Amino acid sequence: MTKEQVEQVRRFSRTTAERIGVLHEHHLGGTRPYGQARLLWQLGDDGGPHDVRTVRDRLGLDSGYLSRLLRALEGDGLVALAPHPDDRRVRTVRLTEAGRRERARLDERSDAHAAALLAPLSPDRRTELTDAMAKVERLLTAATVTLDPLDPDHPDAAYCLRAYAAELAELFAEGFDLAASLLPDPEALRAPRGLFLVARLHGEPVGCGGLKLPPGAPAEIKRLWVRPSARGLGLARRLLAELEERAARHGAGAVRLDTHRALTAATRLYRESGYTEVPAFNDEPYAHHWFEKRTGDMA
Amino acid sequence: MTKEQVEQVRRFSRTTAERIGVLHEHHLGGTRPYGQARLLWQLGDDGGPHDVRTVRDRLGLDSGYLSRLLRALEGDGLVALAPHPDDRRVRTVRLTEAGRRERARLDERSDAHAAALLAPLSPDRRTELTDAMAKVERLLTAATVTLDPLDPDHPDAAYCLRAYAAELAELFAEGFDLAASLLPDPEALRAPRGLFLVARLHGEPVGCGGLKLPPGAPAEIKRLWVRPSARGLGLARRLLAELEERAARHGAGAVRLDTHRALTAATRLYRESGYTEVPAFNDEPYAHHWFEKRTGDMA
DNA sequence: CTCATTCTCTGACTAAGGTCAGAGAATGAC
DNA sequence: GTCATTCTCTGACCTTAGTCAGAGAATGAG
Repeated sequence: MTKEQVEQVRRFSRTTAERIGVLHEHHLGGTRPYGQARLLWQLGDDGGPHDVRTVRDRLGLDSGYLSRLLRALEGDGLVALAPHPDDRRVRTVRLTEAGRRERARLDERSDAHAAALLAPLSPDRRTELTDAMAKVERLLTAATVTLDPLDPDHPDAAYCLRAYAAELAELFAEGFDLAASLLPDPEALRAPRGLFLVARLHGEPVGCGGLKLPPGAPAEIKRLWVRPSARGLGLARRLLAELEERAARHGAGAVRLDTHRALTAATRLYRESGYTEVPAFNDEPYAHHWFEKRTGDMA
Repeated sequence: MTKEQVEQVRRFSRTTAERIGVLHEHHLGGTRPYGQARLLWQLGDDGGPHDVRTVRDRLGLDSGYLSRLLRALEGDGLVALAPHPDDRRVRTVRLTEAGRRERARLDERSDAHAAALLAPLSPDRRTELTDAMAKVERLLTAATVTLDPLDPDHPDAAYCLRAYAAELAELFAEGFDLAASLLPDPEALRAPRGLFLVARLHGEPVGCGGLKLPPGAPAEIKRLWVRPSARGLGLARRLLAELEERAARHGAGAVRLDTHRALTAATRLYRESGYTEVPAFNDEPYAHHWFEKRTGDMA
């Protein structure tokens, strides 16, 4: 990363903080303090009542602080509190009619501010700006995704594996059965015999990739998957690169993988990433192509 | 402007506030409160001592508040205060050696945060992101520019006119003398006979454009200029459009202007904006092309 | 029934950012 | 020299955001 790039990010931060950050903290709040506005926002996301506990977790607030925020909103008649029907320790909260109106007002304010930002620009420039914003947003989101090695039994890992299997079952003409696929046991993707990476965005799993590390043999990538909603962020490439790097660090001289002919995007990714097609090195029933890349060839 | 564009701006605000706004307020501050950090930043921009009054204006702070901030920094040995040599009511402030070190520390922190933001991305994506950021920044800056009608004698207007003349003098092989140019007197660009628009960014003049409004005749655009540092923001187009609109509102059926052959970018702008070349309609000594646009043809 | 736990609420407290009304010193116009 | 003005500083005050240590009610395990 160059010094110019770091400088650009900082300049960008300054400019946008001035024009947008301020918007968020003060003007969105408008007449209402930011904490209250944020809460109002969170509560309005759907109609139904919310457990106070859940709201607290989601916004990461102190229980005393949330309690006071709720009381302020209740005092203004914007929310109604009621004990949870099944557990009377828990309280539930929902927006009143006035609360929904207030939320709509905040919404309009936000829209107006966004519109005022665009207003001085010509239609062409507006399109240019919103396109560039979309790009920045997409790439910032991509940069927010974390990759962590997890146990394959971890709920987030298990979620990915189930989603992976479900998607392949849909995609393959012959269906897909995780149990029939060549992966002797989950042990193979767990230290010390391998590892399993999970990509998460705001704590939500959005992708995964497994690595088998047989001693004295090429490493093998399995179960590489990215959730459809998170595609286009370069996540598959990042997972692949991270797995390759870990394989190399583990001393593997090459990385291998196999893939199904229906997965054209994946096949393209492997070729673009420097993999070359090799003869079948296993009996995977769902594979049509086998690839290999020497760890020395890595970018 | 479409609903989708407004939505995009708002989504963008949310994402960047999360990733960058927070960065700015809390992490940039680090151990130091935001107000102090901001002040430290401002003071470090150049070596010399600053008048407290100037700093206050530039940061838009209350005098009591700034006084306290300064005292806090002074207490930590980061700034030194001294009375102004010419006016002992005014105090000047400069960073001490320790202050410069502290500022460098904040700087590093900021750099590190920016770098951490880019780190998870591949080099290609990094370039994509910083390019998109540059574009957003440029367009947000453009959207921040205000256009105000000012008296031609207003300091900001006078600055623009001087800069305009100086630039043309440099550009034209034959030189340029504002007095020799066809513009009988400044009255012509002042209500009710005309008007003079000044474009300002953060209060600094960055461009201008004059309009003559002779009764019962086409309006005439004069002195259209954009400061070199502010070019590429679409400012000339905006000034032009605003002048045309004011001409139309004033009842002019057409807008005319003349230009020098050395000003190729301007000539291109006029053609692209729907102006057609017409025979000379005046004796402007510095003109080689004459243009006209009917107000009915405006976009 | 007992007891540890869970959930909410209250009171006490802190830090930061900020506003407002003067006080006091210096200055400039006359 | 007088007097209005300018500039800084001080004290009093306010709001927001947030933390922390319990108290008190309800719940679930034993």
